[in-house]
Amino acid sequence: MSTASASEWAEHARAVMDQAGHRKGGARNAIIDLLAEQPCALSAIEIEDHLRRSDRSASRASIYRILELLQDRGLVVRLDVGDASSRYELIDPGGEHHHHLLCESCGRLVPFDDAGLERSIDRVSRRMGFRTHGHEVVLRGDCVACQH
Amino acid sequence: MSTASASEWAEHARAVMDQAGHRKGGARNAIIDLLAEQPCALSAIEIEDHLRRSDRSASRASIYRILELLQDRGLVVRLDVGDASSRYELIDPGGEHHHHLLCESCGRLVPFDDAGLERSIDRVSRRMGFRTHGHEVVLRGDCVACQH
DNA sequence: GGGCAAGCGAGACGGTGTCTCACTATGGCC
DNA sequence: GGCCATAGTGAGACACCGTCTCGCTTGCCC
Repeated sequence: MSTASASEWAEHARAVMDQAGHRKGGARNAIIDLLAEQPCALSAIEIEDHLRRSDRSASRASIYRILELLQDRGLVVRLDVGDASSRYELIDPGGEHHHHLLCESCGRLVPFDDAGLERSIDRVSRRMGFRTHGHEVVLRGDCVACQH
Repeated sequence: MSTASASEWAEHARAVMDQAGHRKGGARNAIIDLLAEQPCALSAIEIEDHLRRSDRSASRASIYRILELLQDRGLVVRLDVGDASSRYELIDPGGEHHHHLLCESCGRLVPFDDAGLERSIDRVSRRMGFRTHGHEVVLRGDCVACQH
């Protein structure tokens, strides 16, 4: 996720919210900017901490409320990786999309994408007769850096 | 998951725990029997409720402790589907393994499996240089029954 | 049967996420 | 520019899931 496409996302997100009839909001702007510059998913608590340390903090209620709004508009996905809290990550407006390896050694979340995997998911989804709106793949194991 | 293979799993689970040097335990037996007869994943709280309504209840501490033990022995998987609490499900001793659709209309968890999907996951895992111990796929959408 | 450690229960505790309610700020209207 | 309705926000209480501790019970080996 390059810085260029990230700030692009922030603009896109603000435009979508505007078109949906939402007023401007300081907390929302701060959260959008924060998410835009992240390389990977953040938890709500991490967002709270980051903002508190910056010049524009936001209350916990606002954070969850805003994240839900962004999710409803398809600007953000919520990931449940199993470490107690769920994590939030921006969605590329171009429709690109990735999954994660949760490294059991260092605890990091490593993003990856694969067209073949996406095709397999579409195929099984059709075969089973589901109408799917989204999906999540989480691998558990060791990332490249943690293998010796 | 047929009743036959389910009680087979219960026997298998008890044998594994026995071989690992664990003593018999009332709470553990009750949880194994309960899991054995479930069609799909249960949350820890649901297990607590089920047992309380039966003749053999178990404390919350025991439930989590036992589920962790079963997970360590590869008898159970923990799924994080995003509805706050995580869910636990037995693992087929034959090594078969399935994934889930979380129906956004009725809230049910619908199991499915697909060999092509498994192959795709192995392939991308190798391509990325990960050493994976497990994985999870969750689709979100409408199950067959909820489409009109 | 006796002793010891594994297994277990009860309840306190901590953290994440939800809810309420009052305050603030935005944008349309005059 | 000033006013007003209402969307947006903050503070804090609250509920819930999961963890931890500690003392009691039970299974197992001698």
